[in-house]
Amino acid sequence: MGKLAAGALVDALRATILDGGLRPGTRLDETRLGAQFEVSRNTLREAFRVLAHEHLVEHLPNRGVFVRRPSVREARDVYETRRLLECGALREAAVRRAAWCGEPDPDGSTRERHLQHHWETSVLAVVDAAERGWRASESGDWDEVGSANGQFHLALATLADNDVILRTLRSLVTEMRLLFLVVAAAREVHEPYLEDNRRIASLVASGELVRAAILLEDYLLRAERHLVGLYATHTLDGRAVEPRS
Amino acid sequence: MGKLAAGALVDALRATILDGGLRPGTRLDETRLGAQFEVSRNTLREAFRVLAHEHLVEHLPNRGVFVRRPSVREARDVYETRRLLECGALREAAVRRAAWCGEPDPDGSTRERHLQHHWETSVLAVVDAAERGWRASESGDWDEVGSANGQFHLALATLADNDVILRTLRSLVTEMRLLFLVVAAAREVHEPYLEDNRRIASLVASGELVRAAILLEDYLLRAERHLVGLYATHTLDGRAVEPRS
DNA sequence: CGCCGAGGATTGTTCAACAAGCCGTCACCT
DNA sequence: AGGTGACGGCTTGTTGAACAATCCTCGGCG
Repeated sequence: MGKLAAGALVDALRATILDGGLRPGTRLDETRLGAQFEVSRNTLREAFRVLAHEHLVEHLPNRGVFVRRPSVREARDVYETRRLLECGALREAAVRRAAWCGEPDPDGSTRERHLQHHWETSVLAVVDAAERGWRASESGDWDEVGSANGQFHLALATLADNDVILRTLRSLVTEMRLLFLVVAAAREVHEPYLEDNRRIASLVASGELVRAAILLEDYLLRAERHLVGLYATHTLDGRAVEPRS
Repeated sequence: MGKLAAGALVDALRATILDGGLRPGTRLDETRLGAQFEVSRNTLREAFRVLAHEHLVEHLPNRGVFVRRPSVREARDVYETRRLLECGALREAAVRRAAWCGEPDPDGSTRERHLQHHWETSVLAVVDAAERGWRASESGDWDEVGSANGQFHLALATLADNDVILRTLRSLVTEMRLLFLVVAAAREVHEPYLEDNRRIASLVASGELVRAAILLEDYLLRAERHLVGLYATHTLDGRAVEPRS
């Protein structure tokens, strides 16, 4: 193990869960997982606390921690929240950009340079994520498509230069991967939106942030309905249908 | 101690921090705090993990955990995020309410009754929090005003009936209390907005959610500028000025 | 058929120990 | 004097064992 076992353990467990190695509903046995990851029960418990706070895992007192199985309700709530944050981020980015793009940059202060640089790298990240997702879909790598899609939305949020929005959205995006896991149809979930991602990216690249925001809002509304529909197929009244472990 | 020491410990530590018992910048010594709260070093570390995830505390590897000292940047980011979430929540509540208020409620399904009940209790909570803050200000209890203000904004978010928005906002509201702590001028921070709270509450009570959202947006923009200004008074270039412990 | 209790298994928490990393100190060298 | 580097103490990071408390299962009993 690299140093700092606890932190690394959190990453390892999160990755295992999101890769399907620990399916929703599974109980995370302290002694068994401790042996598997070669850490003590105590450090394992520390990791559980943060995963629980990330809502990847649910802690039932005296019963253990379980991989969470989000309800349709939660799917809806996550999409609605993303819509507020992502579209809001784009609009905030728009007004902020207008504010310092209007000024003729008199002496090019270091702050100005910093903003300029941040903007350029962010736009690049947006375009890059959209392209990566597109290419991955052509080679049929739907895991990579999912990952690129997450990066894409985080890159959009980065435009607003707001760390709180970013970290909140990061948490929501990883929670989304849990949602996709219970629906288990990566292709169907991502394919319809690859086109939208590219259009949004090109709007962002040409500085038309408000139009990007409008398109994104519609996009997220469609995606929400889509996923909720899939949930109806694979689940029963909000509770995922899966055999007990 | 009541059962489940770890969970209770988190609450106790959070309360201690927000009451000023552990000032921003303080290092949380594991053995000392362990003795003080009569818990082992291990459970203390579990509590640290969740406080760190709540951004009340900062964990520097091999150096310890410290009560966080938010920067102006973070103050700005938190306000911006609140603006997106709270105003968005009001607007979502508006469309959702319009959707099922338009329907003449044919058979009064149990779902309808549930929504109706949720709406009424939420509105009550909004009005109540606004009134409680107002009364507390008359008796000069500025701690209570701060608490009531937090409740008020959480109650607003409750209107949208979205758990994700609610829990996100809850986290932001407690982080705000950290911000107020470093500025340490509860009266100046809260007094100008008591009036706004009441007006927003009455708009909500009469169902004019969109107008409430507009007023709230302006409110939060003013509050943001206000707090950022206070920060300039008490701090230097984004870093709080305080003697090392 | 359902209630109930014993027993086993798992979690919750503590303690003592040790490795590893940070920090202040102080002697030493230029 | 001032920089520098090794030393040693203190704190964190992690472990393993131990024990109490709680839950679940399973079998017996009414």
